[in-house]
This record gives sequence, C-alpha cells and structure tokens, in this order.
Amino acid sequence: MLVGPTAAGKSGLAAALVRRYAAAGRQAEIVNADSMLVYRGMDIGTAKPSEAERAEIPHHMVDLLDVDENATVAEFQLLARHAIEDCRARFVIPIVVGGSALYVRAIVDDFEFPGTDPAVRARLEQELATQGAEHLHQRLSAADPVAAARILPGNARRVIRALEVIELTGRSFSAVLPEYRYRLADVVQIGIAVDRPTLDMRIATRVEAMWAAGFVEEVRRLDSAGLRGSLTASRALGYRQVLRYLDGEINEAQAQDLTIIGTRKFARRQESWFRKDARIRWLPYDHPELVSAAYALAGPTGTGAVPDALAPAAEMKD
RNA sequence: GGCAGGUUGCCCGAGCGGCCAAAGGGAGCGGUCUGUAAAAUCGUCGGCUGAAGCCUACGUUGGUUCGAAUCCAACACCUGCCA
Repeated sequence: MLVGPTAAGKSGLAAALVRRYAAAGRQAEIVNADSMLVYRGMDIGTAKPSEAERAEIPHHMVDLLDVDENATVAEFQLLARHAIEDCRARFVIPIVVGGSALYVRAIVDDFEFPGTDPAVRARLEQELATQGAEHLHQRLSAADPVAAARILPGNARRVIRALEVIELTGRSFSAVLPEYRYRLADVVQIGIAVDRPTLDMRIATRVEAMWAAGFVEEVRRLDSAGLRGSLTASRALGYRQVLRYLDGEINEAQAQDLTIIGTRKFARRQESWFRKDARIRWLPYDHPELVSAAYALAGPTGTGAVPDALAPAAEMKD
C-alpha cells in the first residue's frame, strides 16, 4: 500500500504501479484509503482520479456516499477489507492508496470499533452544549479514570466517544491505540517522502489548479445537494472554506488562501502520523526510478515476498 | 494647502510612564489521537542559555524622567475630513 502526505504523488505512482504489474502479467487494482474520495461529486476538491483513469484501472472505495451522508471509519474499515479480500480472491493485487492515517491503520491493523448509538450520541452532544466540556470530562473521570487521564478535557469529541462506548458496552474505554502489527497478511507499506518547501509549492499549485478547474462551482452544486447536512463532508478541506465564501463570510481569495494553509497543515499532520509507523518504507518523490523502486519493494506479487528465483532482491522483503 | 488620526514582534492587533520580550488572534514549529481523522485537541512561539542573566526590539532622530512602546519635538511614511 502507498501512503504519504497529500499532493505527494500517491495516485500517480499507484497508477504507474498498476501498469507495471500489467506489463509483468499481473493484474492490480486500487483501493482508496482517503476519507473524502468516498463522496460522489466531490471530485475537483479531492483531486479524485479522473473518469478516464478509473475506466482504465478499477478503483475501490470511491464514490460510495452522497454528500449529505456522514462517513465513519468503522464502515470504511469493513468495506475496504472486503474490497481487499475480493481482489485477492480473484488473484488481483490490491494497492491501497491513501492519506488518511486512521483509515489506513483501521484497514491493515488490529482495530476494533465498539458500536455507536445515535440516541446516546445525541444526548451526550446535548449535555456538552448545556453543561460544557469540563463537566463531561469529570463524568468520564468518575466512570473511567484511566481513559479520562489520557484524554484532555478540551477534546470534547473524544470525551463523548469514550462516554458513549462505556455506556454501550459497559466496559471501560481503552484510549490506547493498538500496536503496529498487521492484521492482514502480506502487507508492504511504501511512503512517498517530499521535502517541505517542495510539498508546500505543490499544494499551492494544486489548490490554484482546483480553482481554475471550477472548484467553486462544484461546491455551489454540492451545497444545493445537501453538503452542509453532512458533518464529515462539509468539513473537507477546501469545501469548508468555499462554503464560508458562499456565505459571504470571507472573500474568494481568502477562501483560496485558507485552503492552501489548511492543506499545508493537514499535510504536516499526515507526516506526523506516518512518521511514527516504522513499517513504512520511504521513497523520495524525485527518485529517478520511483516506479521501479516501489515495484521492487512490493515484489512481483505485491506482497513483499520474492520468489527464490529472484533471491538477490530478497532483502527487499518487508 | 488646512485640520484630525495612525506607524507595535513573520502578519493582524491590544497596550498609553515602572509589574512589558510586550494581551489576544493568525502563520510557523512540535505533540496527542480507535466510529466527524481533509476532523478534533494540547503545547511552544525575538536571540543566546539548563538556569540566573545578558543582548536585540514597539517608524527615524533627539529630548523630558530615577525609569518610556507609553510624555515632548522634529522628520519620514500612511489614513480620514475640509479644500
């Protein structure tokens, strides 16, 4: 699978890899692990692979939801794992490509998400609104001191989820992330590394190109399709800023600037997530033989495993 | 040309004689993260230093004062009203 910050060139490399596998007589397909690509209609702002590309190469986990629906990790995890299994059952190499670290880990690592309940959730939200975050955190302290100690009082979102889980399961809420151990077999993670000045430039260029491609119109269209009704979709980078512009809160130039800045910050967060995962093999974005290098890491079967006949490359095995 | 106001750290912006390296916000940098993750959240934030401390800093130059970002004068630039 391919990871890395936004605008690093993951999609391009993924497509090149698929073609490389095709040339070697192996079929490969792409499984998206990017939280916003699941929305139909959110195309320009998410730099979604084009129609042509998707006609050439099958993409899974793209265009599953309408913009007025909420996305959740748990559902994504389930569907993405199905997609991967489905590929493997057909002897197709699944190439997972994504920049949403939690989504990526939810797919390949041992993540189990306790259920959710809209009613419980709504009540807790209500409690937050009327009594404040501090109060909720105190309640959590009483119910589960360990979890409370690990979650800062100001982080109401996490406090609510912890209380929800405790209430639904009756068990304490483990606020600890699982270890970095693959749950899926034969995973190779490849990261694309880009130095900051270059990445920042690419982000600015990409955002400007989005605008030139009619991004504002896209958002206007999705707005009337109910974009604001989705907690998740309406918060997407760029979309959120353009909505503010459409509301007259800021001007168009500001919306664009804020999108660039927001994307840059997002890229930093992505980096900090991926940086921690020691399993990722990093390749520089400007590697002269990037595709070959990635192919060598992934191996001819996409599993990192190298047949004995190709022994010299064996140390590439992850 | 006359009158009034302004010039603060990377940016915006408060301060109006000592408690000011200077509130607050933004950017930057670093961290946290299990059902909103393109989200949420915390810290840090002039330089040197572990610290005490020192240096540089509130348009410029001079002055008043024990002491000035804060008061005075001149100059520069910007803004508003009258022409």
